[in-house]
Amino acid sequence: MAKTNEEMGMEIFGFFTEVSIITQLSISLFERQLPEGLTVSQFGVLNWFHRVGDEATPGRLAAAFQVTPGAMTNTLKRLEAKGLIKVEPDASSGRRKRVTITPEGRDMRQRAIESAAPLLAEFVQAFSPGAIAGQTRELAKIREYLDEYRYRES
Amino acid sequence: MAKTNEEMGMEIFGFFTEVSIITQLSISLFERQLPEGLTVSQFGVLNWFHRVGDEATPGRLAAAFQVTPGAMTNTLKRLEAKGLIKVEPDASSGRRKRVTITPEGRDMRQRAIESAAPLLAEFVQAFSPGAIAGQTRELAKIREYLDEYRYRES
DNA sequence: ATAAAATAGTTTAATGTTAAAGTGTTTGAA
DNA sequence: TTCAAACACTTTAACATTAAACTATTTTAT
Repeated sequence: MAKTNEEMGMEIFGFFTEVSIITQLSISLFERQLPEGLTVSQFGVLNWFHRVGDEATPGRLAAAFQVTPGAMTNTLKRLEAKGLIKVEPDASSGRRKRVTITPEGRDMRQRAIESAAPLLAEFVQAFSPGAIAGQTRELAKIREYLDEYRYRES
Repeated sequence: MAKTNEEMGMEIFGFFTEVSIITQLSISLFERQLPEGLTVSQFGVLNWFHRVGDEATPGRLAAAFQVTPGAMTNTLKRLEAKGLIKVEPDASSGRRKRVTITPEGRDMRQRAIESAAPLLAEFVQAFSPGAIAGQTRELAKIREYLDEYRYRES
């Protein structure tokens, strides 16, 4: 029973539909657990400092999270307003800025991790970390494909 | 080598990060192919009429796409402004509305499918439909879990 | 040395979304 | 029968995001 192009298209569309609903639901669930109106984007930046290093530029962060520079400007402003990061001119270059996390930012990241822990604990009980890791690898291939496609456009 | 809770948490976070980046990239790629500034949400509604039936209510569509009624009101307004659907009062109930697709809407859906075909064709060449179908089933489980979790909240 | 191009970041206008408040209609319990 | 609750939808305010225009700096080519 060969599938028509249209049937295949609809299957692919179904895949992306699942992906986007999961995005929506997970962001909403996760943010409900986070303290003080922290958003996922904001948490992501704080967490980046934990995973990667003590210092960044807005551009590096924007690239890391695949968002536009404008979106990162917005996220950084809100984090700075909450005193969770510091944004300063870069001494070595007038067009760059230097972004660092504050002690309050580290605390907040820690509290965020702790707040989300019960949610994650329930999740890993329902879905084994191994299975999720496997899924993540498959998804990463698709993400890489889409990312390349993006730059291969007219 | 046992994983700490934090390590597991970061793996899960990585999964959702992939999911949300794929959402972002796929929406952006797909919309670039669609004619006349049609958005994915708008296409989704037109496609619903093709897949499911000739008539809907705003509430049914909102439930089908897991968006708030307000979001659906917005999408339907834009579709109506483009003449792709018709929204009328429901004769049988003063609080419901009756949404139907117009011939122009059907045409647009067809053109959208055709416009996206090359993108999909390349995609199925890179990732087999069978593999994608398998992924979709796994993702559907996760989506269902998150969806239930949502209603199980304080 | 200078001017053009590239780079880093910000701002603005638009969009799609949510939560919450608001409007009008129908249902159902007293 | 009536009136409170539930329901269907819309509106509003807020927010994260994008694309595109903009400002300012640095690099590069001539």
